[in-house]
Amino acid sequence: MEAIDLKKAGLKATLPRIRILEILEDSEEPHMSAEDVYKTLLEAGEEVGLATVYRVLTQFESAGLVIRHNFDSGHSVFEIDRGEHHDHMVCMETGQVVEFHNEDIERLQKEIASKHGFNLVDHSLVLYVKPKQ
Amino acid sequence: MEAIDLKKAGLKATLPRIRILEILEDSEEPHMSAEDVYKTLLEAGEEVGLATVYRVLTQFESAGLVIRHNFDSGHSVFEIDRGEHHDHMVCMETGQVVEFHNEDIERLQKEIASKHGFNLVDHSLVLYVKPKQ
DNA sequence: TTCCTCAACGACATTTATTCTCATTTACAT
DNA sequence: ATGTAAATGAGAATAAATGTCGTTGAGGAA
Repeated sequence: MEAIDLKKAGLKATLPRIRILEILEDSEEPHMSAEDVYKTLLEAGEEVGLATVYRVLTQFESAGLVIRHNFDSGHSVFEIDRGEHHDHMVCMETGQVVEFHNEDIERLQKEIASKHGFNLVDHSLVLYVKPKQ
Repeated sequence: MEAIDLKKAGLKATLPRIRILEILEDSEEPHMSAEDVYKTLLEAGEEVGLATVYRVLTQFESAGLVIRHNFDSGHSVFEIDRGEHHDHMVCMETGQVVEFHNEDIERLQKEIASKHGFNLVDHSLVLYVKPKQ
């Protein structure tokens, strides 16, 4: 139930927030831009302002409900955080996005940060690929 | 000599291009935004338009002279391509940027792409870190 | 060297993504 | 039910980047 998630996250359960969370949860495409969410709201006949969509998505990010990705498309996309960390592989020909997880890479990253006197807080790894042959 | 590099890269050796290349080569900070380059030009008393800076940087990217990075600052930064590939570690407290290279990670990336039926063309890896303690 | 031509340029308008402002509305604790 | 602070909607404002267009200049031809 969405309301519970919002309360738990320390956010008032307002209508825009509930709807936006539903949209992100139900979306086929796991990565949605603010515009995508806004259009989906309009199509559903909801009266929500674009500024609110941006505000809510940023709040969701702060609350750890969604993850913001800055691929190199010039705008941010958001993805529900289901707790399973993964990285992304983007096909440069089809646009297809594949999610993957590799424990060795994760470990190496921590080691490298540590070797330089830092603790790893977060990371962003995107592979740009093309189909074989 | 800059003119030679530009000619080799198939670009006319115009004054704005020569100056911008010099600025990128001489910069303390290896990552400069278009605005940074523009300001540096102004300070040096050069009459170059901002649009030209953007155009030239994009051309340099196409010609393989510079690499464009989209960290999550909301704008692109550019770095001279000296041929030595490396990834980046950004300190979330000081903004310090450390470059690193790890052959194991490079190899694992290729393996992962291959496992999914792709060839790795490029990748972007940024570690977000904080000082230990 | 001088001339010609097309690519490159400068100025500025425009677009795109996002944030800000502020008057109004709403969630929800009392 | 009601008060209050937080959230919202509308639209203005900002920032990054690109487009337009008349002018300039690099560099090959004469």
